[in-house]
Formats: sequence, structure tokens, C-alpha cells
Amino acid sequence: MEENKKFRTIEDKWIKWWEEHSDLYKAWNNDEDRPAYANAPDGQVKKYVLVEFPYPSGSGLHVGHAFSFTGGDVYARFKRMQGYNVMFPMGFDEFGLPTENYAIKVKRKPQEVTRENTDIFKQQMKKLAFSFDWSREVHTSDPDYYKWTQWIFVQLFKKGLAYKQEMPINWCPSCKIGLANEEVLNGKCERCGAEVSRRNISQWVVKITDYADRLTDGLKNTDFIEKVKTAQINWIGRKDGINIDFEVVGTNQKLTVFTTTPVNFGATFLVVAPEHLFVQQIVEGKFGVNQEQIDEIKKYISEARKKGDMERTELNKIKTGVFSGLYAKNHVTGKEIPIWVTDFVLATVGTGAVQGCPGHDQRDWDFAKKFGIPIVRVVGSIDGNDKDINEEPFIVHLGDKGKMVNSDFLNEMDFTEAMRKTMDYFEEKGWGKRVVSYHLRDWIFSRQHYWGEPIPMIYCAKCAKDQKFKIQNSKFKNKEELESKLKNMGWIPVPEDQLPVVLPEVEAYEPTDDGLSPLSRIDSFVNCTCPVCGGSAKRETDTMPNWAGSDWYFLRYMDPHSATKLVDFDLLKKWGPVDIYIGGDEHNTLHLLYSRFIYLFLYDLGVFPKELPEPYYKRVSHGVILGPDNQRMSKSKGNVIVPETVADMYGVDVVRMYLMFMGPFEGTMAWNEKTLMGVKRFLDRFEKLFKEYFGGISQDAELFASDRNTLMIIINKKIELITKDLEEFGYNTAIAKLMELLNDLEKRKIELIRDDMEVLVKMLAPFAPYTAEELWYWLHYDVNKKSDIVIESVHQQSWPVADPAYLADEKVTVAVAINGKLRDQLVVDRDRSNDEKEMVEMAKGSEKIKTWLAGKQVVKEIFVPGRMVNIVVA
RNA sequence: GCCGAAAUGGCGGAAUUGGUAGACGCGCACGACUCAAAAUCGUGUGGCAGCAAUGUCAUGGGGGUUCGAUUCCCUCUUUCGGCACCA
Repeated sequence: MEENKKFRTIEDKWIKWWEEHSDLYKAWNNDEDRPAYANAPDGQVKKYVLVEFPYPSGSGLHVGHAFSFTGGDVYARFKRMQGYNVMFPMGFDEFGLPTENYAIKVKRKPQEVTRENTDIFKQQMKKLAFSFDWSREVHTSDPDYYKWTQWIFVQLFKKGLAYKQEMPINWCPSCKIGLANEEVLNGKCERCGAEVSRRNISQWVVKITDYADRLTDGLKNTDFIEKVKTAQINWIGRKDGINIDFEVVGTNQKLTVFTTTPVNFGATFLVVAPEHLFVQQIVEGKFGVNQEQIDEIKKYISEARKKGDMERTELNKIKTGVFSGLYAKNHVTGKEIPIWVTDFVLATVGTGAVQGCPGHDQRDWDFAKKFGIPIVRVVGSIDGNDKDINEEPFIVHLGDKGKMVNSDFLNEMDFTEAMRKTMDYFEEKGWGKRVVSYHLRDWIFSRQHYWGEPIPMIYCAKCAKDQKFKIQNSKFKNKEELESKLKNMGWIPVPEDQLPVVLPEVEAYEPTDDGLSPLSRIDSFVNCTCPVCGGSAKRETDTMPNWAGSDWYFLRYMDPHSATKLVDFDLLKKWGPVDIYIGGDEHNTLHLLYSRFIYLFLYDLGVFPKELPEPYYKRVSHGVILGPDNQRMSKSKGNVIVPETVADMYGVDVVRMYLMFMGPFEGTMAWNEKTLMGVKRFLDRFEKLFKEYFGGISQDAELFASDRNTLMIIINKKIELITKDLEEFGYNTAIAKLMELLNDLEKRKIELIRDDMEVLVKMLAPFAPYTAEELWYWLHYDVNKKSDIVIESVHQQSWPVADPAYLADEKVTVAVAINGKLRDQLVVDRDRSNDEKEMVEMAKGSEKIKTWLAGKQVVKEIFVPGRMVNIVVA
């Protein structure tokens, strides 16, 4: 133990001193009080710095947390010193599977392990000197918090954005839980890796698709980096296309297909997903397809159903299918084209049916080849130099260049233009209708698990009957409205004054493989009275997904204790939007999208100020820290670095500073103990300079008045650069410059005066708060007054501002190049370096340059003021 | 396959409205201190040639624009991340 402590000197001493003497320390580490310097006085410009809150796992704070939190902390401290009114809050994302699974593993209640883990996290965070404002702490599993998570759901229901639907869901047989599409990776469960199967369960679904366009357009109001915006846009995946109705020959039936590229002169077949209603009807014998054919279709359907998602995607190159026995009429060619059933068409995309244009789509081409369906070219390349369409398809996407052929009135037309024309034509003829389709699906909001927010809904059978009667006697604008009313029949939201619906504490909460939520076994929870008719009713027993609580936590930080509002309007105006949101790449798509959706929805309700259309202004994604072996850290690989352990060994400041120094904040970097030692050396040298300063090196500024100017230039330039780096999260370069400054000042240590030392400490403070505080104390401690004085913290000081008078050098180096290659350098006064004539002349006069010019013809002279002269010779 | 990011010394990485490539740190070598080691301090450190001055090559490969390209354009290769039979 002692051995491990050998590197710690300053911190132990300082923490001890601080504990004993400083009110500030007590304030900083006491939950009851707001940190003494957490917020600047009102009236200052606000800065809301947010880091993604962790779910409190059993293994404590890991390096990834330490990394992103330090990044946020450095920024928050920097901004505070600059005089901003900074809000830098922290909370815990407690509901969800990881915690539940952990609790099951250790055979204890999730409530208990959550509380314990949270305490550990908090203690570790304090140790690492993260200056969170603990007065704003939130916990998603706290009823006072999830009351509002439930309230949001009730609003969604009231606005018709939540509906109950029986739908096939991804079912993980190992976790015994329904998964959202987003939680399925390559057909496997995101958490446990087991193969996902399908199940039909009645679930709450949230209509996020209604907001698809708003979610896309709203990105304009943000300063997210391109990568994040693109990820969101791709996920939403807006596609403008057309639904075309095909007449099924010999029936009254129409089959509707969706396409973005109606190359209909080349459509030689139609394909339908096996799950399609049309296929169901064929099998039921509606269209008079002969029994033999029906049997084959049945066989195909059952085979397709047996395949897991995994298999269906893995074998994605091999096309399978079965002829339906029916034909459709191609509007433009008049030909009868066969309708096939195949599982490469997804029931959930578009209309679940597609027209096959084998000449210009790889899948259609593969399919046509395999089943001997004709392939027709309708688009050719501009130069007309095309291969046989039976040898390879000519794949085109909207926007591509191409020329229409074999297409009657479209011939010779540009491909993209022709597609637009075709849509017009089809609409005119009444054959189709333009529609928008999205990659984004509605959000399955039900989880059949215990550890989550209960969905605050009640089912009343009696009310359902009444509603049915009403619905049957009402008129609706459209079919959809009627359908959604029917779906939600009998479902009544828990009245707002009865929220929250508290999650009961129980002994047995393990999920079961009957697919029902564990809550359904608790009679006292399930049975209730109907808020409308007062009769006996039953509660919804599903809980919400783990996203639900984390979608809006940043709003609660602004008003964490309000019992009457989710967040106060004025406080929202004061703090919103989040200025900087630091988080992992893995949350750039889903968390950000869901969170923005909830915000936009509440915005539309009028809960939020008009001038705040988006919740997050800027997103910064932090990088990933790999183990020393360059692999992702994992217990099984044994390469896990525990920040707290390293901090015990080398000191908190060393860990913080090393994390920020190891590479760019957004990058992927491997842990390297050697580099960490370099940072430690830096902090030691920093301290040593102060010791020498106090240890009798001359402090008489008058003596060195002549050198003062040079020193000021050195210092002020660094202030300028370091400030700029911090502004842009360029922490690694900011620290590099701090190191440069120290190197420079070490050489000039006899010239240093107290002001210089103060500047130095202030710039160190955001990175190494303990060391900086100690050195600041050295600078201000008055021996005569002993230790009972309370010194203002370095963290309350104002950030140094560069004096422009010192930012420009008196002498500059002008590079001289011949044909762009550096050959000489001239050191001249700054003023003269801008004089083209003089500089060119001086360059030509240089001995070195003369030898390069000898016997050559000067063709051109290029002059960049203050920087370089380039002489072009032939 | 599609979308996105990237490729710079022995290593992590600097530098881009196009203007002295390799900051800072690690490692390494030599030296000082020491009986010795560690720690610390000093000096050097992209490759090649040279005692040196200096020259020359060099930012994944190839091509282009330019007086000048790590930076811009085209193309290829590789790596990482995300999505994927999305019509």
C-alpha cells in the first residue's frame, strides 16, 4: 500500500490541508450545498455543459467515464474562469437491462444495488475532482423523476402518438425480452448475442415517424458535426417515391408497390413479401389459384418463417421464391407479368411489394436470372456503349446520368428527368400516387421487464364497450384515424394527478419466458379502478425502454426539484439549449434522435419557449480508450484500467491530465503507462519551478526590466493559443503548449515575477485542479497570518487574457525558397518583412541564394508578406 | 454494397482560408550525478550520403492543379466506425 503511494505528495498534503481549513472544500464535497463556484452570479452569460450520464454498473467508474467527464470538467472549469455562468450537472441513468441483469446475477433487488452503485460512482467522481453541481443530481428510477417520464407518455397518448398494437417483435430467447429494431445487431441480441426470433405481442408503439421530417429539418438549427447530422439523416432515411396500383389479372384485386425509380417499361414481374396480406388471401383461395400452387406457396412461407433474421441476411445473395399463380398488368407495356412471392422483399418496407426491373437493379437481376424471367434494358449510358443486359445489369440510382431506351415516349430522355415524368404521368392516369417512405420505424415502447418505468395506462373492459359504441356512431376523417381509435379502445391514461405509478418493490422480478412482464404477477398492482367509470380495471404491466428516462434528463437538471412541472418555463429560457453535449459515438444516432423527438413533441405542446426549437446546440463526441494491448477493454481480456487505481498510484491530476494529453479528444487511443509518466514528470517540473521561485532565485523584476518584454511575448502568445485550443476541445495541444511554456520559462526562471507564476497556475487549473490549488496557495499564503485564513480558490480566479501588445514579434523569420524548396531564412524586423521590394532584394543578396541563382534565369518572384519569398528559376 | 472518418518518424500524435513537415510527449543514444542502480539533470535523435557545412529522399500508392500540396481534385489500396436484400 505504501509502495503505491510513493508518487503522491502534493495531493495528499493539499487534500488534508483543504479538508481542515477550507470552507470551499467542504462546500465542494457536500451534497447539501451548491459548490461555492459552480455558478457565477446571475447576469453572466450562461453555459450549459452536459456530459452523458452513466448507468451505475457494478464495476464502478471506468476509464471511458473518466475520460469524457474530465473533458467536460476541463471545459466547465475553463468557462467558469472566463466568467460564464456555467451549469455542469450529473445524474444517473438507473433503469434498464444492465442493472436488472446485474441485480439478477447477484440475487438482490435492483433498487438496492442501484443505490449502492450510485454511491460508489459519486464518491469516485468526487475523488477525480469533477466539479459537478450536485444540487442538481437526478436519478431516473426516483419516482419524483419518473413521474415526469410517465407524464410525457400520457401526453403522447393524448395526442394520438402512442397506440397499442399486436405486432411481430424481435424476441430474445435468452434475455426473454422484446427488442427494438435498434437493439438487434445482425439478427442477434445486442446485449447477449443470442439469435433473435419473432413473436407477436400486443405493445405500445410511439409514432416517431410523424416527426421524421421535423427531425431532419431541425438539424439546421444545430451545430452538430457533419458526421452526426448524416448519421441521423441516414437513419431517418426519407425516400420520395410513388405507390403504383397494379391490376391483378382475373380478379378485382389491386396490388400496390412502392418505388423511387419507376422504370416501368422495364418491369417484367412483381414480388411480394411472404407476410403480405395478399399472399395470405391467395393461400385462403380467394383468387382461385390452383391447390397445387397454393401448397407450394404455403411450403415457402413456412420455410421463410423458420429462417431467423440472421439466416435471412446472411444468405442475402441467394434468391429464393415461388410463383403465386397470378399475373398483373403492366400499365405501360400492356403485358401480363408474373407475381412472385419472395423473402428478399421486406414486409415492413414500403408496401411490402415491389416491381421487378431486372435490367437496372442487382437483386431483381439475380432473381430474374434464377427464375428465367425476361430482362429488358430501359436505361442506357450516355455514350450508348453498353454491354448485353443479360450479361450484367445496368444499375442506376436517381441522380445518375443515363438515357432512356425501349420506353416509348420517354426515349432519349435523361434518366432522372424521365423518372419525374413517369410519376407525373402515373398520377395523371390515376395509376399511382406519390408518397414518402422512411427507413425510420415507429418506436416500440413496451418492455416486458420489471426494472423500468411502469407505463401509466389502465385497461377498462366496460369503457371499451362504451367506446366501441361511440366509435361506430362517429365519423372519421380517414381510415387511419378510425383504426387508431379502435386500437386504443378501452385504454385510459392514469390521470396526471395520480402520477407517478410507482414501481412496486417485490422479491421476484426475473423475466419469464411466457413473454409477460413480471409485474403482471402482482395482483395488487394489476387490479385497480377505472378513472373514467369507477369500475374494476387492469393496469398495463409493461415498462418503458431504457431510453425513456434518458431522453429528457437534461431538461430536469434545469429544475430538478419541481413537484408541479417537468421544467419551469423561465428556467428553460434561462439555461436552454444545452450549449455543449459531450457523449459517445454510439449515441449519436438513437439517443440523440429519440431525445430530439421527445423535445420536439413537447415543444409542439407549448411546454417550451418558442425560441428554443432544438434541445442541443452542439454535440462533441468523445473518443475511445483502448487497453495497453490496443484492444477494447474487457474483463475477459484482462486489459481493464481502473482510473481510481491509477489515481491512487500517481495522483488524480496525473490521470486527468494524461487522459487529456494522450490524443485528440475525439480519437481512439491506447493506454500507455510510459506516456502517463511523461505527464507526471511535467507536473513535477511544474511544482519544482515554483519551489525554485520561492527558494531564493532573484525575484527583483527591476533587474531584468530589459528582458521583460521578451518574456511577456512568450507568455502572452501561449495564453492566446491555449485559450483557443480549450475553446475547441484541443486538449492535447493545449497541454503541449503548456509544456512548451514551462520549458521556455525554465530557461528564464530568474526573470519570473509573481504575475507570471499566477498566469501559469491559472492555465494549469482546469486540468490539474489539486496541484493548481496547492501552488496558488503557495503564492498567496501569508506566513504571518498562519493557516486560519481562507484563500480564494484558484478556480475562482479569472482566466488570463492575452495582451495584444505582445502578440506580434518584433523580429520575424522570412523563408526564402527556390522553386518552392526552402534554401535560406532571413531574420528581419517585423515592419520590414512586409516590404516586398526589400525582402526580394535581401533574399537575392544572400550568399546561399546567390549560389542557387548562379547561371539561372529568374522567371518569377512570389512574395508572401511576413512569411516567405519564393524565387522561380529556369 | 452504401454512408462516414482516417492513413504523417521506432511509438502516441502536431501543422490545413495551400506557404519553413515532424510541435509536445514517449522511446532510444551519449554525457553528468552515483560504488552501482533508480530517480533527476544536460545533449542529440525521420531515412540516406558526409567529420562538417550541406545535399538528397520523405506525410499509404499513382496521377493532376499550382511558383509552392500533409492540406485542393481524380483514382487505387488499406484500416476503423455505422448501416445493410430499404425497392
